[in-house]
Amino acid sequence: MLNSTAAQIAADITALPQRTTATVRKVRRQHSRALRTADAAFVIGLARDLLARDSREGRSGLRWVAYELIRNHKPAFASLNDALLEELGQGMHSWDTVDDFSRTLSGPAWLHGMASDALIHRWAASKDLWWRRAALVSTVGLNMRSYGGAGDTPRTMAICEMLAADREDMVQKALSWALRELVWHDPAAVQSFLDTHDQHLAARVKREVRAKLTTGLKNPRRKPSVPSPLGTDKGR
DNA sequence: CTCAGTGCCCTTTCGAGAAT
DNA sequence: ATTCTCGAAAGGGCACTGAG
Repeated sequence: MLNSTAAQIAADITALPQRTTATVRKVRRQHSRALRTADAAFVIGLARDLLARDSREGRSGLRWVAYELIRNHKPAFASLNDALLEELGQGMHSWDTVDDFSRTLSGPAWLHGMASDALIHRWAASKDLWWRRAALVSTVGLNMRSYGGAGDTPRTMAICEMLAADREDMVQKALSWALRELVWHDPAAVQSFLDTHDQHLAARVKREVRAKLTTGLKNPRRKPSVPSPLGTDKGR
């Protein structure tokens, strides 16, 4: 039963005339609807099946769909815990697989109390850069309004502190993201972090976070699109 | 030559409002 | 209550600059 559901989802996606975020998500929505009455264990099992297929066939689309199916099934999402989250994240190998996992599952799970602080801290200390990035992106879930995040300075800062001096580009970008998301709730704490870690932070992090603090944007436009009296902009 | 730092590009997502 | 719409802003990538 499980296998056939996973096979059906994979087939539906393969059959799409063109595979885009929108078209794949539409397929996912249809299956979420059909799974409304399924129990948590079934949906988790289905996700496992999809993840196995994904790594076997190298199709990251299925990984993403697996995560979204759990996120959009209340009992399945509520059944998440440390061990399950870590299992579901196995095999993350790129920025997008990490972001799918962290923004869809681990961040929201942390926010709602199904993931422990210890778990996220363990990820932040991992030798694997993708798990370190997952720890940072998970804090985005604590602070993003659309996820119900009300702002969590202590838990966000704890992870940022651990990775302030990380040299991996993918980790630095995520650190920048985590800090900028907290700016909405606690700009003073973010500014203080920049001051404290000025010597160790990557230039990119400093620049983007400083820009966010002062202009509200990560990459402020060179000129606030003033109608350009003399055609000076438009450079490459 | 190498590499940190920067500016800007392309695609997707956010977020608020309108429409159903 | 959803779903749709659309401008703004997010994501990472990459070419370019210049210091060493």
